[in-house]
Amino acid sequence: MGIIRKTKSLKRVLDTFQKSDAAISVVQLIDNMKHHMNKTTVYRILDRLKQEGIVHSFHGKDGLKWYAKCSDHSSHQNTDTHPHFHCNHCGAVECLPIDIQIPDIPNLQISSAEVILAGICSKCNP
Amino acid sequence: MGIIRKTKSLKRVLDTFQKSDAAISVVQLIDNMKHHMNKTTVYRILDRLKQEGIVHSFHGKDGLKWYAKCSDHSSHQNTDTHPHFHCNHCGAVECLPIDIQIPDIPNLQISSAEVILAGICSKCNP
DNA sequence: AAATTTAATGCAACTAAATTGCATTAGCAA
DNA sequence: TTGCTAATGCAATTTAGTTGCATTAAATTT
Repeated sequence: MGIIRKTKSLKRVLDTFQKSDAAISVVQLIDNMKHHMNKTTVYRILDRLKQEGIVHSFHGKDGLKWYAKCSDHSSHQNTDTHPHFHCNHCGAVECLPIDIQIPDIPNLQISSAEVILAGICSKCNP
Repeated sequence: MGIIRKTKSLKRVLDTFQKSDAAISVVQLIDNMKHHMNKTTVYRILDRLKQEGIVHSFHGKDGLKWYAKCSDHSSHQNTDTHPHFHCNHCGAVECLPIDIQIPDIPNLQISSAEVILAGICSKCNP
């Protein structure tokens, strides 16, 4: 399993993630790629990239699915609990390289966390 | 504006929230109510209950919309940042009465946070 | 308690995200 | 260059959520 063939489509999507640290929504990516590949292909490429630990996914504050590349050091950023920040002004979403401290809750075994923060990013906040 | 009429449908939905602290997904609620009202009505009643500060909404780890009643003391639980816990075993979702500490990030103005935790709840974890 | 007003509902049609089945295409190894 | 099959394109489908409009039923007034 995993990525077996380096197709043009795959390279094109991969390029998007390698050129920028920013997260991108599936909807946006499909639109960006619409002249080059089918939306089904985008979905399937994202699945493969995720399986390979190259990107991770999360749900934005609107419930839509977003993807971002995993940071270089941890190739399994899908399992850790770094938060995602959504700028309410420009719409950009970025991974924050910090760890949110989840307090121990009695009687609960917490194994994962998804944290979506929203506000104004540095570019929009002079 | 707000809730003006106490209709049978509204009372029925309200009952669901008053009988239990558990959160419920819209999809589940529509199914529970399917013999009593239309799905459009469920959506609209949830909107009204939210406007009134009786319930709050959030997106579950699957991206679906969930609702839960606001705790009695704070009638604006929609604005605070309590986390929601999703049991991977039984599927139940509950509000956690704690505050997650979001660290200050340089250059970011954070105005809201949505925290979804997942793991095993007390009932499923003997 | 009948008449009136309009919030609330039901229903069908619609939008948009995501998935599936299947025929076709194109990596890549032999 | 050939053969295998992963990957793709495309159309159809599923599902969450929304919208417009005619009808119904709370609540208010007479």
